[in-house]
Amino acid sequence: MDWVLIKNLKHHVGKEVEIRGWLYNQRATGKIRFLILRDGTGTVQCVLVKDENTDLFNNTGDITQESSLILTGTVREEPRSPLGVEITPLSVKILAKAEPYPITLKEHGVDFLSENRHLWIRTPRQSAILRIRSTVQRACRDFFHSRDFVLADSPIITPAACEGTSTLFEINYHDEKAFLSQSGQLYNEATAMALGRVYCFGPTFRAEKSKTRRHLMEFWMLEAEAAFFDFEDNMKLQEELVHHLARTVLSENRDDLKLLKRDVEKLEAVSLPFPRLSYTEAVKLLNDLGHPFEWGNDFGAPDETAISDKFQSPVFIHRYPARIKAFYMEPDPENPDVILGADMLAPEGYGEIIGGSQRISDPTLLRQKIAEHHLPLESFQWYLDLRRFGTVPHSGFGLGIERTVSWLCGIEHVREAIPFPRTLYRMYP
RNA sequence: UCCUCGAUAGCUCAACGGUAGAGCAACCGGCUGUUAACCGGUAGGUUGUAGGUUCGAAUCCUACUCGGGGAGCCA
Repeated sequence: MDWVLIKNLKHHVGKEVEIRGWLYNQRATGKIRFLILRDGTGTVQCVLVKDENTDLFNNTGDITQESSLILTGTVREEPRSPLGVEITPLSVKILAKAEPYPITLKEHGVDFLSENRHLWIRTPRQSAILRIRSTVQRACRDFFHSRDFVLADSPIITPAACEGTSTLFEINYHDEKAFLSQSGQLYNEATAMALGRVYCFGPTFRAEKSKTRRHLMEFWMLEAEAAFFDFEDNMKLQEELVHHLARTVLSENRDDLKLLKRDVEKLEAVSLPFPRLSYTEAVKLLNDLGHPFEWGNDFGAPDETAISDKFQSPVFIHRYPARIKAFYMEPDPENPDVILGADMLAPEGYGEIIGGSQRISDPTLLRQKIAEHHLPLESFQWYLDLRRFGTVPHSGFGLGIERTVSWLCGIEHVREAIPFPRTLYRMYP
């Protein structure tokens, strides 16, 4: 007998199959018992009628929620089922009866669910989000491989801050100070000079005491860097990537989006090219919207939401004032007060999902910018070497995975977009 | 770091200065199509911690602990 995943049951109508999983819930009416099983790919209802199989009916009444079991049965078409099929069981083997399960099908609070994250992820909603995250991560890799980018991982333990100002997690590296990486970008620039087009994909760490629905202490970032890409090439690459992610999730995770009650029309409305607004135009837009904002300041979350609300697709804000952005960003030759960089804001108030720029390729200018930002020159010797040995124009960006997944799923908080979130005041479990 | 809200049964909440209660979960019973099933019953409490006010505190005050939302900063 074939072991079949629940998501594939509809291809086995009329056949006897084996399902391995856990009891999600059961309901009984005296002479009919409904066992709802889950196996990680979905849930299916198994219907036991007392008069048809009395022994099995009597032996399944005390199976508790989340008990593990192997069930065999016949797949039957059933229009009343959301899945389209139901199972008429032939046998049930209980592997382990679960103790009373803390997470019931009723409502729970955030604190309780977070404390039980290891069990919370078993619920259909959380499983759907994690499946979509998996699709997003795979689609990122597929996208870059189809465009001749090489995966080149950046280190997680680093000797100094990449960008200077952020608060980093400090670790003891054999009695030497070291830090958890807050960005793989500088290393990406090195591998891009070796391999041409590269990306890295891993966790990054920020020790800032941020406590909002958009922040995690540990989050995953996809960072790409390409030699000979200018600022425009860079934005085109970014919008095609994000468009590809939305399309892929729409085609591969329809059921999950439905389970999450995501308004898929909003994702279907995402189209190329994405709108582009200069920082100066964005400032004007905010003021026109009755949202006073002074040129030279950085946008806060409410500002970003006000801007992104005007568009159906993610929107680029480019040419920010140089002094509110990182030291390595290339000044605009037409106006050195602004840089050739852009942030991408997701629709519906999900905020910044990408930050990118063309990088300074001139060694003298880079040295000057490092000094202006009061960064220790000695830490950047290897980085300056990249400009000494055959420097070329190059550009890159970083995409925050949890914010992207949150947007695609339409969920409230990034903590649900990663299996085990690390938030300001919680790292258990 | 700052602002703000919260902590009562395993869970979600009520009681707002006068005998701590409900729904769900657990346990017992009933019900032939349930979708967080439903109906009846049983059991379940040092009201986050410490102190104070009061004849009397879950309730008012102070401090602390833990957590939620947000700002700043960022992805």
